[in-house]
Amino acid sequence: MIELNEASADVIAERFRALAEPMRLRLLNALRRGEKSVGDLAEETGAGQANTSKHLQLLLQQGFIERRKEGTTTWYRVADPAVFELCSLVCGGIEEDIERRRKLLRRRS
Amino acid sequence: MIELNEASADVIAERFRALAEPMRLRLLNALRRGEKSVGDLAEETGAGQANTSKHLQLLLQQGFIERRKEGTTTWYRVADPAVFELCSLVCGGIEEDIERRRKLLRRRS
DNA sequence: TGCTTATATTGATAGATAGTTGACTAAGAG
DNA sequence: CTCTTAGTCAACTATCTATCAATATAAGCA
Repeated sequence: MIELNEASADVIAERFRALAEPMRLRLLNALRRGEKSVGDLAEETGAGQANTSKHLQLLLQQGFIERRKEGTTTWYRVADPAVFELCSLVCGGIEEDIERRRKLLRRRS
Repeated sequence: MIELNEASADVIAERFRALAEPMRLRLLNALRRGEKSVGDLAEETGAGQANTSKHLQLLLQQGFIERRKEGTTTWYRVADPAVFELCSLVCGGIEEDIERRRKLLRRRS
C-alpha cells in the first residue's frame, strides 16, 4: 500500500465506495462469465432498468467495467478481474470476522 | 471470489463500506506502524474526538482493528495487515483508471 | 468525596445516495 | 413517418451517515 496522503485517501475511498453496494456487487458477479446487456442485468438482479443503468455508470466511471454499444443495446463486461481478488480478500476477512466474534462471545459468557 | 448469493453481497458490501471513507483510511494508515490511542489518532487525523471514536468503533466492529484498554485510555491497532493489501489492489486499479481515462481523452481528441 | 482526563454515547443537522417515475434519445421495423 | 424497444437522464423522495456539541461513563488522583 502506498503511503496515504490527503488526496489519495479520498480517491481510494471513492473506489471502495463503488464496491460498497450490494446491487453493484451483484452486477459484477453477474458479469463474471461474460458480457451482458442492461436489460439482462436488470432482470437477473431484479432491479429497475434506470437503477441498473445508474449503477453500471458508476462502475464504468470507476473503471471496474467497460461497455460496447451495438444498435440500441449496450453490452457491459468486467474490465479488470482484479475486482474479484478484492472481493476474495474481503471474504477472507469475513471468515476471520466471524471467528473473532465467536471469541468475543466466549470471552463474555 | 466465492460465488455471490443475496446474503453475501450484503455482508461484503458492508465491509467495503467500512473502507469507503477517507477518514477511516487515514486512521488505518495512522495505525500502520503500531498502536495508538484515540487522542493520538484524533490529533493526527485532525478529526474531532467523538468522530474519531465513532469511526474506530466501526472499523473494530468490522474486524479491521483491535483494541486494548489501559486505565482511561484505549489503544487501537490493526488486526489484519490484509487491509493494506486491499488498498494496494485498489491503488493498482487507480493507476489503470488514470491510464484508461488518458486513452479515452486521446480517442476523443 | 470531588476533580481531571480519556473515551464513549446520544441527539441534532446537513449532505450524500439508492430507488422510483417520467421524459428524452436513438435505432430499427413496418 | 409512426411505433416499439433499449438505454440514459433529470427530478423527487426516503433513507443513511459524517460531523459536531453536549452529556455520560469510568479510571486515577487530591
